[in-house]
Amino acid sequence: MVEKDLKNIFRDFESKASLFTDKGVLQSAFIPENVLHRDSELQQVAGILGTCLRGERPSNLFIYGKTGTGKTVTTKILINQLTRVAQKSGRKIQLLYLNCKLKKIADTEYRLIAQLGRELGKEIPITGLPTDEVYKQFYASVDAEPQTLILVLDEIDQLIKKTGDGVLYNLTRMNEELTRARVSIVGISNDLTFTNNLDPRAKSSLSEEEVVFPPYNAIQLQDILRDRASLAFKSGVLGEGVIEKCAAYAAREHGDARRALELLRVAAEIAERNNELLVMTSHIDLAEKKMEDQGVMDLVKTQPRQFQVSLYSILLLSSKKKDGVFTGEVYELYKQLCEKIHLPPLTQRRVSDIIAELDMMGIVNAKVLSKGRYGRTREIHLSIPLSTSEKVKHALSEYLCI
DNA sequence: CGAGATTCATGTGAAGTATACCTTTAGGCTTAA
DNA sequence: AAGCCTAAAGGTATACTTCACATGAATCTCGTA
Repeated sequence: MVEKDLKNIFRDFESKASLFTDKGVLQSAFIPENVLHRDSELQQVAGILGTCLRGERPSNLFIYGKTGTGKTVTTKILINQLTRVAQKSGRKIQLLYLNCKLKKIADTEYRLIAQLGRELGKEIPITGLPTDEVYKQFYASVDAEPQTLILVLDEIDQLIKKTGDGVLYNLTRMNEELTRARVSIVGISNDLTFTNNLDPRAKSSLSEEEVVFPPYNAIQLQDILRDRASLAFKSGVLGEGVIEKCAAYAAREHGDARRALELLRVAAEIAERNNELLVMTSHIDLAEKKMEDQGVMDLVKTQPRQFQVSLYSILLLSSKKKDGVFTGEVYELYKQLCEKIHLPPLTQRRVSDIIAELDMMGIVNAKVLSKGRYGRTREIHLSIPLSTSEKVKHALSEYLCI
């Protein structure tokens, strides 16, 4: 019986008709031929970056826009186009794209430069080298041949917030060191106010040009979804109102197209798994739920144990207390938990920083609050839905063996 | 009653420490002439 | 003598600790009406 089941376990996959023709079209790595509803932004960016075809260094560019407003896609499409045109004229243009938010990859000055160097094919160790040495190596590989390098730094505000603006200053000065190659920097941020507290020199050279990407509205999202869906799905598998509902959900959250596409994909995957031939609006509800949980869960899972224990104590406390928990309480519980699972506890100083980082990640919302005679503390609220936090709590308690 | 001093619980900055990793260098061993 | 390998020395980044000082409104204190 068991053996028979095993034999057939994959048979269903084979025989089951897939709803997709090309799932990749809905994944975030996919770069389409063109972007919809971004004509004016496309023109602006093209005008700025296009100057490298005349052999000039393109101005540094600063792009503002929330996640999923097409910043990355637009730049990537343009770069692809540029490289194609440039090849004909014999110039070399190279694009480096890096998301500065990625933990352990690009969240410090050293790691950012090291990662950039690695993308250019250098072997750079994770630690041990002086930072200027890493810079030197990076410069050397950029300057190895005449080329224009376009450096796209996504979510650059996160990096600067953490490590200061020295990186920007160094990067913007890079051109003075280079003889053959040229570099221009494209900074992407979703915080409009971010450049305000920047070193004036770095600020002026970074934002030589600025382009703002506004969020998509629901109608535009529908167009995008339809466009992609026609490539991704077999015809007729999308039920009535599915596109509209996806768009509406995403529009509610600052018009995030990436999210809308993912929502559609996950919904279809759910339908497929249930052996249904039609994607229905009900699947979207399920998908939204799943994505919400999954996103937070993935984030939490990749954190160090100390973060997880800190978060777990916050979750425990805030399920008992509705109106915010304080650092002191969290730390007390945290210490107990550490003892229970034989983990050497960190100091309160460090836990305080960890709470600040959880805040940055958007899992909690912690604001400093002075309670007069009763001191000063952070008031911590969860910024994830209750159902999700319950699931995270459950998963953590199992994972940490508490 | 109100202005200024006090107080509490923790935020926050700076400096120090442990760890993991890097390059350089000196010493020892092998090898070929 | 030249070449190669190894281990120690000296250096760095990162995560964390230790130390010390900063914060800021509720509460207290004391002078005044």
